Amino acid sequence: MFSKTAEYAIRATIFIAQKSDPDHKIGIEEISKAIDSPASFTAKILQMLTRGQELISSVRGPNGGFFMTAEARKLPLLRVLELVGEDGVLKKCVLGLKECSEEKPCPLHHRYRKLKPELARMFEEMQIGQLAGELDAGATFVGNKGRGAGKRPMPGGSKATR
Amino acid sequence: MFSKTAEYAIRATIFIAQKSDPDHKIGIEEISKAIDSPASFTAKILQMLTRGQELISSVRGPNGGFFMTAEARKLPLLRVLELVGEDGVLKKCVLGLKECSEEKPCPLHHRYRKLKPELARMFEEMQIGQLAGELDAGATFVGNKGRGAGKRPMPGGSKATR
DNA sequence: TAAATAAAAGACAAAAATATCTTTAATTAT
DNA sequence: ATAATTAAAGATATTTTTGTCTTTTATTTA
Repeated sequence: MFSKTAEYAIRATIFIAQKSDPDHKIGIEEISKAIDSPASFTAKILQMLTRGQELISSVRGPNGGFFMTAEARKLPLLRVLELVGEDGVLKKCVLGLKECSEEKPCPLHHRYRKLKPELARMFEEMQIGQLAGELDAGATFVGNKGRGAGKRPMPGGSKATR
Repeated sequence: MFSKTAEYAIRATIFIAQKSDPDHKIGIEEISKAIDSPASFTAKILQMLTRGQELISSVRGPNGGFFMTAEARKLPLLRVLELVGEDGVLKKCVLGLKECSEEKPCPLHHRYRKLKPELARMFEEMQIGQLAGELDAGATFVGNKGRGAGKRPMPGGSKATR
């Protein structure tokens, strides 16, 4: 379904949404360990996601790292796919035809007509913050190393300004 | 969604289902032109699909080429994906996690729970022959070059034996 | 100001996917 | 039998994706 790039991008974003806030940033090592991805490669991907500091924010130097604002948490998961250039999955023809429409449908078109918008809606409507919340509610990325104790002050509470 | 390999495999299969029968075989050149794919690469892919002559059949030499039996036309489209080793899309975790289940769900699990089976069912229930039929009913692969005249005797009628 | 820290940026490497070309084997027609 | 035709098989080439390593830049702390 998705490339490694997109997978890591989504996983990293959700993890950052869950574990960070403007005064508790996370380093690339911690992120890549938690989401089970190669560190330097993930760093590259995060560069795509920090462009414009719209989705993920970052600061360099001591106590630096990656974090998300409360604003950013409201963005749809689709934004992640867009930033890594993989939103095509949700828009293009399943069979990869350049031309595929109601007038000129590919053989799968009519049967996929219902599903495709549902899939797209899923990524449009799911807010990153919601997904991060569900992670708290039991969903995990890899092995449950480092959970249980880490009761952090729940991001996106009230003080958020940006 | 799918790799080029899978896309070409599906397109070629549907095309062969539509245009061939045991005594009218199609060559790789015609196929690759019709489905807009590189010929030699498509040939390689067809080798995967002819293993065991279960899905696509082939014979060499003059008047040889690729074709499908009436039996084969009843197979689900899923079979194509299986033969090129890409049925994972329908089965594995959207985020690529090794472990992802009801007990240990990834962040997208609960929201994708409905859609995934529907997608899978689509490929399980769609018979290749049906798709080939829809092609006649207006669906196309590429530009409409070579349509209109080619009224061929509608395969899978009655004489099929194997 | 100097040293330490951490991401950004760039160059490079390995692996996988995509694509092409050549040779071989099977089949048919002459 | 020979030549012609067509897919199968194998080898090779190209491109893209994935992954690593090094250098630079920004930031903080001492």
